[in-house]
Amino acid sequence: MSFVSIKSFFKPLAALDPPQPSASPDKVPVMESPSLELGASPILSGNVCKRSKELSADLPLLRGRKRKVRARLLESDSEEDIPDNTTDNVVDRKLARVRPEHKPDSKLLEAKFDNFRSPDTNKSMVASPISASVISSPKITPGLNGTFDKFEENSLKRLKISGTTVIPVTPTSPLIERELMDTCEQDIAIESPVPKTKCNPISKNTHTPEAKNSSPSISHPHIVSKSNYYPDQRDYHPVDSACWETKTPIPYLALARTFQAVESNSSRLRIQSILCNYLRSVLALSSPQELICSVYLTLNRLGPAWRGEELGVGEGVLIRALVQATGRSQKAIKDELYKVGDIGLVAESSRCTQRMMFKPSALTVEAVFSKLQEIARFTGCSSQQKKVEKISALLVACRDTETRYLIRGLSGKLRIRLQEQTVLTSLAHAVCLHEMERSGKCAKGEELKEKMDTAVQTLKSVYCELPDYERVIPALLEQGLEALPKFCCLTPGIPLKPMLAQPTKGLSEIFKRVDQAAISCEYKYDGERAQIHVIAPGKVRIFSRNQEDMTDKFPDVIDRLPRHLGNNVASCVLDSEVVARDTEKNQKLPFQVLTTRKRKGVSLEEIKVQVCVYAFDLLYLNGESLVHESFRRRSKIMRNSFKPVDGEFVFSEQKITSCTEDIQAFFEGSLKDQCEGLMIKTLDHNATYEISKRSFNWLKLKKDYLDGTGDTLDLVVVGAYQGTGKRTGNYGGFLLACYDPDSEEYQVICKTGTGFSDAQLEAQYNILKQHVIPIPKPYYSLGTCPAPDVWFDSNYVWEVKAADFSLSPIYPAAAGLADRERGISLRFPRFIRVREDKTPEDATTSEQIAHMYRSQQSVSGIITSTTGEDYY
DNA sequence: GTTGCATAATCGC
DNA sequence: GTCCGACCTATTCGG
DNA sequence: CCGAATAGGTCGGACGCGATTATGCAAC
Repeated sequence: MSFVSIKSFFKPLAALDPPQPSASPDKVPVMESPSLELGASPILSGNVCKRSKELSADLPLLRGRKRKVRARLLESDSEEDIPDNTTDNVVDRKLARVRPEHKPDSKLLEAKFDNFRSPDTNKSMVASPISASVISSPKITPGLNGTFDKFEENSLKRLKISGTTVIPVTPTSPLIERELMDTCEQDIAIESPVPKTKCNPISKNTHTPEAKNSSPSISHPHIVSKSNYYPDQRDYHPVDSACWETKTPIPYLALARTFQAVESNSSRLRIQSILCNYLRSVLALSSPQELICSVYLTLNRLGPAWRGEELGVGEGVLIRALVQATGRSQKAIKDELYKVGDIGLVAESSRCTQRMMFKPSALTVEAVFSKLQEIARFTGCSSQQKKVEKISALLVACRDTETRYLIRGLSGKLRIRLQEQTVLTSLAHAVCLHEMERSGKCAKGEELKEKMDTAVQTLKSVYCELPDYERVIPALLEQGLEALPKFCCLTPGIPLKPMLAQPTKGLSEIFKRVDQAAISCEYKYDGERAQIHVIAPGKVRIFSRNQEDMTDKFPDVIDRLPRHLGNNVASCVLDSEVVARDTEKNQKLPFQVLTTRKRKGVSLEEIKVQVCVYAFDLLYLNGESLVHESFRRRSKIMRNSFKPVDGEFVFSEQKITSCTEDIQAFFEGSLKDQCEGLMIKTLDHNATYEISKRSFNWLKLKKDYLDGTGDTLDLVVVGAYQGTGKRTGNYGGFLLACYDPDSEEYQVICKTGTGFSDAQLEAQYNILKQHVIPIPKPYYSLGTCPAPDVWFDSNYVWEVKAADFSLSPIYPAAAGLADRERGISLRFPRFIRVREDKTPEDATTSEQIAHMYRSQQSVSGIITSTTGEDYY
């Protein structure tokens, strides 16, 4: 067993980096050797790396079975005897029981699995410049890996047998993936009856080459078009294909493998089907609780938002945990993070060297989820250290991809293109198929598609009204899909998903979109969304746009709410906007004032910032859900059921018209009244509050959306931040400055990270990297903004658009001009274009910015104090 | 042991 | 919050 | 009439400012 230093370990990784013409070779940071404990496992043996190279060179020439055997031969010298293990036997038995005649050659299976780990330098992985499979040497930590290898073996045996071909169900490497794409039509194939009508749309792809090639022994007379693709009941067996047994805990590795398969696919339909297959196995083999855990882990959540559980874990904590678990230096980890742009991948590439007294047992889905909740529960003194310890222990227990997804989850983003909509679809599909399997009534073809589509619709609409998996999933399992809406529906006290609005560029676009339908225009207030639930008289809760419980933030609103309820209102759910308000001057205050309100432990007396509620929709009244009613009706009922009080609780300003001039005037009126613009809603057509049908059903019109209007600034690029995730290798954000001719300084005003296309981003990287300077120029005024990763000489001017100006505690731009201390920054800054015609000295000046800020305030005559303490 | 400050994490837009 | 890009679906266009 | 091109919608993931809150740390 040879020991290698981290240095030699990383060399091959550097070689694997996607070619970046811009990056100079010396950019690759040299990793310092960590103080590896004597006796700790070697990270990765040198010969594995070498073999990897050989493999990648050879593999493109080899195909199919031949390649697998070759790979197996190449790997063979590292084979070790796998100790007997019951799980292993179980899987063997399962395979034998299921299809004895097709029991695959075990050597071939292993070869297959070896291929799982084969690096592929020819095809860049979607989100991981460093192929994780290179890093995961099979036998790395002999002291720890016993049971884990069993998981791997089990995963390996999740093989699908179609005729004579053996295909891993879960593609985990690009190689396998590519091969799968060659054969995936077998996945896509669904046996269906001969189309009844000739114009049946599903007959479209009948003549794909794959269909022709498919073996006649596999009876797929009919290939359904990709758009009708659903997991094939025949190809995936929820029980037999799963890598765990019924009534045994789901190994976290099974979920991690699913994530990996999802990550390496780009097609939404395939992603859906991969997750669906996993969920089908969970449905068939495991408990409802494990299904809930799986869903939460997939969505990377701890529970429903209104419970307010937070991980309280960020990059800092994660890095410390990595240091502790791996023995690498903080600097080495940060350097790698800078280069790789994903802390999950960094963790995966860092082997844990921490020694454990006992072998950590295999991670299960439930265990991982409950550990996350434990981490969230640590509070108070030295809680961070406890979190670090806990994460570190988890890290030690992780194997290969488990590390990646666990750490990504802890960092807040799983980044596998899998979010609520996709999960709901997969869950609906899985339950639908599960129900059909249980009842023995297997629909096919069109009928199947229809059933699946209704299932998705049902689940999505139920979930939008009751976004709580802990209620929906048990009901789903007990009552079935069809009956679900009866048991899970809008319930006061539980926030529902809010209707959102799509930005529009002007009236012409609005008319085009609503297409003759009658519309209502309302002011768009600049405050905070508040979903007010009156559960029973005197029992009120308020939720935010993201279903967070904001009840404690608005005791004043709750206190006076009874006065606004109509006599016959016993319970209701109101949709509204809370806006800060100057009670003396009787006018609205900017959003920035609203945010200064305390969030927790607010008592009525100490409230400094008063608010007014602008109600605009009613979703529930006295036991009846109104979400299926038209907006016209909802709005009318609302306006009849509440008693507005000026400055405390009013209805949103509304105008029902389709006249361009009227709308124009109304829009301008909204701006004069310190609103952001207009909300446009259809009154009758598509006018229900059904988020599942379309969550962006309303339209919004703001000044800054309009081309050629809104505040535009020309700013100098003075620095940039390394991009993360899909921006890895480019700059992800830029630091911008305005010019102050008086002091001849460039004063930093904001960052910007949106508005450019991928191509522009790359182009700017290539241009700007030539202007990097080691330290900022002395005439850059920086305030306390976060230091960029690179500084630039002041050469380029960009046009940037913003919605608003704000007084900034960290940016120095125009400091002293609008506020004695604070500078000015931009709200919602976005890149518009490069101003090649402008020199840095032509950039927008501090005085101009101060003027813009003042005119924004003076629209309403708001006078800002210069103390920075009070706003009014 | 308190207190004040800096930093990180969340969440509003 | 803004914005972009990939993917899907439905519709239109052109041979 | 059918396949190709196009348009529009959905979904996910980059990134913005600034507020509170919680925690860690150093000074008193």
